[in-house]
Amino acid sequence: MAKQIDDEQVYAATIELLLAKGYAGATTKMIARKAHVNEVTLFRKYGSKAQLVAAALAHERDQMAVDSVDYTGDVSADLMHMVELYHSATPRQSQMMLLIVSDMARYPELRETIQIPFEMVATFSQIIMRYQAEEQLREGDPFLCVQALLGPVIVNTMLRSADAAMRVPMIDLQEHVARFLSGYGN
Amino acid sequence: MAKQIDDEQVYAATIELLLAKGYAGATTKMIARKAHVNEVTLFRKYGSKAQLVAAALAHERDQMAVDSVDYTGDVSADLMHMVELYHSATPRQSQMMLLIVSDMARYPELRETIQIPFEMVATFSQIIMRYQAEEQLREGDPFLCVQALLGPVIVNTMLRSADAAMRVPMIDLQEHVARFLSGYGN
DNA sequence: ATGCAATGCAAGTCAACACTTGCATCGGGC
DNA sequence: GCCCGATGCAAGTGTTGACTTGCATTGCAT
Repeated sequence: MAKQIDDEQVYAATIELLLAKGYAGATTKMIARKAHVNEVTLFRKYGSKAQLVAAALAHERDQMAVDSVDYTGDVSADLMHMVELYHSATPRQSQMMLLIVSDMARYPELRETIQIPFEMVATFSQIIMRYQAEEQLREGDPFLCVQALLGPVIVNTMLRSADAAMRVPMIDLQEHVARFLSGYGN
Repeated sequence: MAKQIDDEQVYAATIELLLAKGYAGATTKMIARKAHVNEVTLFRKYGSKAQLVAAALAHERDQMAVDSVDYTGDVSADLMHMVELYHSATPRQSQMMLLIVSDMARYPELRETIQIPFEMVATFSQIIMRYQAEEQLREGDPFLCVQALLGPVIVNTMLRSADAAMRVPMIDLQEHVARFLSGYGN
């Protein structure tokens, strides 16, 4: 084996297992095996399982180009950009928020990672607020507005990943944004 | 202690701990303590942790009066009935779906419990389809329609329960249904 | 009152997991 | 070529959790 293990590989294995098995179910042994690294090395480099997971999530967040969503003046396009970022970028990113909120919140040592989805919502809220100021979107709490935009997408991802046998249809993002605008646009 | 333990009490303790700690985090010892029952008794009566959890979830589903939602001819009222059933009935019920989808799906021995939310969605779909036939709602996959209706409510519950310090505002169900109808109604 | 079945209690088994230790090895920087 | 730090490997520790066993107790039915 080469000297200096590949952090990227470790993080990827960690995230993959987290999404599949949850925090408790993703054992350090499994992560080590999937990353082709010795389990002991994980502890030597990252200290503990919690720290490893925190590092992996932070890395994932940095990969996630949330700030690539910008105000362009075209409401429809910007909203589409948001749901697409959330939904189609990579299967990993689309499940992250759910994982963090439902699982990470239970483990105090990982509490801080919960800020990731909140930061994301906050970023989107900024843009929503600008459109509200321009009266392209109706008034109302921008936080709730983001929830109305992303909620159906999140639930769709959730149900689809929960049981492949159920054949849940994939959401049509174009139509979703259009209908969102019927209710929230001006 | 009395003879014949109280199943209701055991189920209540089980659900409560599941919602708070997840499947892995809710230990049989904790459940026993909270239900004021000996841990051994749980195994004697329910066989295993998985069977206990399955029984508790089944019981919870029966409590959840999903079939109380009926077609009345008033779209707005019926949709309101759905989101209210989901959101405000009891704090437990409002988190159940998330728990089942995000946690139960990971444990093969509990796979069947995942049908609970799907059954619920199916029930709602029936009513949606009827309104679509009457052209009170626009056409489109009723499954996706239910997701658009419940998604924002679910995400709101999720974020609010994730971190109380974040002060996520509570969703206004009346307004949500109204805006949903703007996008999906006729 | 008595017997039986459900429960409580104490102790223990077994496996898995996070994490540690000691030592061998490998590979790049000097 | 040599050294040192990062890695691999084997074994082990301590804890915890699901589940078991043996026995005492309790309470309802008869």
